[in-house]
Amino acid sequence: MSKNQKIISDKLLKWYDQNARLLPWRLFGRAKPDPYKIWISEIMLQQTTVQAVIPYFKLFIQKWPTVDQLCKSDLSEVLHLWSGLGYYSRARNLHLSSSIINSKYNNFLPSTESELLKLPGIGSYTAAAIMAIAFNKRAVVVDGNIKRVVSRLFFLEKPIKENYREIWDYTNCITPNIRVGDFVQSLMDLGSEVCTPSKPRCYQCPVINDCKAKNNKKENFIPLKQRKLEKNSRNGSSFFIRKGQKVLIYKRLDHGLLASLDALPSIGWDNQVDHRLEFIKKLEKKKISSIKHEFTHFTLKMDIYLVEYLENENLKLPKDFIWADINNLKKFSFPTLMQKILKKIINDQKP
DNA sequence: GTCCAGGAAC
DNA sequence: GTTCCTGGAC
Repeated sequence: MSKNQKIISDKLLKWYDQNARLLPWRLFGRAKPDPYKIWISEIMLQQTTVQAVIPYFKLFIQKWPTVDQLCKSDLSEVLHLWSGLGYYSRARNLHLSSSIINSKYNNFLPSTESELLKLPGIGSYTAAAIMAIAFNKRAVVVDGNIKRVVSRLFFLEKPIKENYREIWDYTNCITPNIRVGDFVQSLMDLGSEVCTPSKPRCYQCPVINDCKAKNNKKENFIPLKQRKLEKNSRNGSSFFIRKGQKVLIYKRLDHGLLASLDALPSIGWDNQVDHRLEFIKKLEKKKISSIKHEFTHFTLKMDIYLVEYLENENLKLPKDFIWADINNLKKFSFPTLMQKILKKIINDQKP
């Protein structure tokens, strides 16, 4: 690390001491961070914003304060808490990892990158982040915020996705040997609060004089935008099958989209073959509404059908289908797509 | 309404 | 390279 690079990390650390965000997984003062909390937070923060994570994190820690308690939970409980947060394989991997940490590591999160990488759900970013933040061991952490900050600092004129190696090298150069956890979080907080994607607040930036993009008056154009790949759209059908105050719901397959989550019977949109849903074709149905929902790789238009179920139809329910009390749907694990559909139906039924 | 940001697994 | 979700900015 050259003298100039040390000056950058010193400025960032000084700024962090005054401006660190107060986040529930952070401890201040002399207390050492709790590796368990850092792990849970980093998994939740994958592809998910801080604001969305905070309430989920608080509930999670309240319910399972330690690895030991988490590994005794059922996956269904973890999915229920995760409901609405998205990317549900994270919950599955977290639950799986807790058992491994319990049996193989005596409930202590491993503290080397190579051991962390063996845990399901932990990739190169998360392993480095845990090393730095939980254990204050030197690691090069490159998350979404840091990619942007570093691209601007060093005026890297390439789209982020095509430039991982160069960004990693520059991040490595400015990463100090001491206070690594604070340094990493200073970059994250700077990216979140000051060096924002649009309208960066350069006047608040502690390293404005070191920023080559700013010096070139290009801070609003770095990192370069890459052309967006076009999203296709899909059409599906969801069925609100009602029997008095009950509605028919089921648990989705344990793989693929929205795996193991609860749902209204829905067909024609997820490229899955689920023979349990074949009975739907025979039902007499009426289209009552539709909604739109965005996934990463497609836009979904979901038509909503109402089926008034007659007792004498005597439907034999497939596995993992149940009649749920319409007034007590909270206990199920619905993804946001289903919450949106249910809300729409319930609102439409009000006069 | 549409776009965009945010990592891991396969 | 493709599949996994959501909330907030625009």
